[in-house]
Amino acid sequence: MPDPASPWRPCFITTPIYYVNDRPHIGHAYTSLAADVLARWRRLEGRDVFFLTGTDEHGQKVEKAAKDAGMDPQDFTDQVSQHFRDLAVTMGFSNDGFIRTTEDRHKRACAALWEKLAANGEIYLGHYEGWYAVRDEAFYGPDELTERDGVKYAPSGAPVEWVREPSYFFRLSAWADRLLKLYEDNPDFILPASRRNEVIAFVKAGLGDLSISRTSFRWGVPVPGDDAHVMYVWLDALTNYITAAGYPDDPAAFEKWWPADIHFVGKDILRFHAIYWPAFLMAAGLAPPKRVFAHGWWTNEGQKISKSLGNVIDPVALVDEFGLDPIRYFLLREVPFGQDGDFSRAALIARNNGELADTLGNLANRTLSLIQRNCEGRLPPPATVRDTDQLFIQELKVLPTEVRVRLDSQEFHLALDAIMAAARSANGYITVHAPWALKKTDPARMLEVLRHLHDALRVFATVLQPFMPTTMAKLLDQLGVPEEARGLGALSTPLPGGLVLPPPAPLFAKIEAGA
RNA sequence: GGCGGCGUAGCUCAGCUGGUUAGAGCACGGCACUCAUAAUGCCGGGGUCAGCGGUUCAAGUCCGCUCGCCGCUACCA
Repeated sequence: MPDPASPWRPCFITTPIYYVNDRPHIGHAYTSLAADVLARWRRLEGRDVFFLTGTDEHGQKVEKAAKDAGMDPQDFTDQVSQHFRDLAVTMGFSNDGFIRTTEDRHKRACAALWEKLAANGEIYLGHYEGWYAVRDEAFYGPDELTERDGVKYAPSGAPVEWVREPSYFFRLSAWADRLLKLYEDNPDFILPASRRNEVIAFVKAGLGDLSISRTSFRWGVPVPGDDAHVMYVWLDALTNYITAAGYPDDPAAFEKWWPADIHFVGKDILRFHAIYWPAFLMAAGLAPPKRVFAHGWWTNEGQKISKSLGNVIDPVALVDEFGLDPIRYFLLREVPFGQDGDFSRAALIARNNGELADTLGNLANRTLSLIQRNCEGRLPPPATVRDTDQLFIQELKVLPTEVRVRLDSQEFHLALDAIMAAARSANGYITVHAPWALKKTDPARMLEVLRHLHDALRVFATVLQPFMPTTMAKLLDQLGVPEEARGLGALSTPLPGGLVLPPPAPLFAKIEAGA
């Protein structure tokens, strides 16, 4: 059993499972990217990480889409879920698992959870009723309807009728107080704090019971003991997290990974993760996750993104045009994580050119070129810290801690901000100490200055690995840092002097404006 | 309608429990440097801290109101 206090305890990080009816877009890439960076950081810390993503493959829409395509639903989902596995490869995600809700293990987990809830008296059979549009095969809330000539219409224009079908319900209404206590006892359970307040307000307003089954379609997990029903969306979808953790087949794995350390979600599905999910779990006698983080949405050049506007951002196209690491950097750098943000070419180019190429890339290039030319390409030995080095060295020393603190609270933008600030300091340091001038006046001091700069670059490259794995691997290669010395713990062990360094090459290309 | 948040330099934003000349990045101007991806560094201009009125020895920083944004939520037939 893992010691919950140990800094080396296992760490379970998840993305939502993505609905296969959708094509992967920037939103999917963004959520998973955040999870990926945190997962990679935890591995750098030495933690045992389980980073999970996957696809949600049940429901009426999928059933219908498969039918329209003339395909068996399973064949259909096999095909479309592949898009999301492809996205993970394109974006360089390091997920350890990919779960699909159509897998047998997941159906077993859903059934087990259901039975547990039923045994605990948390489920009862009732009726689900509402305004239903046959044409859309969907229910609508009363506020969405318009009425003409005594007939009510859905926003789609389809006429609706009052439909009543049997449905199982989860006694969510009984959990409001315990949910509020959960939020109170765990102030960081829902982040960012503004979202937490919204959820609390919602729960305080009162919760109704939750319909958790349907008889109107078949493409779902059958309800144990009542084949007329399949489980309805959230009970099926949310359960994926414990399925992947080993519930119920592998108690040892489940013990190891559950509760999840963090669920990354978009703000649109926060309510389900912060209210339904912990309620389901507590009702089944299982621990709720430790944290749910809801991030914001992107606009495109100031415009709301929508399919009808045709301005959906395709992450694959972005990576093709600008390269993977600049995109990864930009997405987490440009906008405070948790808030909405705008994606614009101008902003992307400014970040890439100003920060990656000019500040960081050029710093590496000038430093390594100086070592290459003036030290016969060999790393100077660990250097004495002079009075005039103190400030700079101190900033470097605290940087990994600063980054850790920021990442512990998912403030990716502030982590990157701290790193860029240090890189700017390094540029100041090199200019002030002018090793190119010391070459003639004080060669020994030149070696010290260059060594301090090399140490700085090593810190930057190490802590930036989760954000830009490919490029930082290149930088670490250029710095001569061996594979096994690239973790955070290795930073306390100086590289030996005399190490032969390969000739430097630019890390980041500038992006031409215009285009 | 209710609850919550926001409105600070041209732009994007920091400014914890109120306390010396309000900060950063970008943009702009000048200077320096030349190791480097025509990169870098330094200095500088620029803000009635949305408005009005209060509390206080002292308020972007607290209170009230007004205007303008945004989020969540509820809907008034």
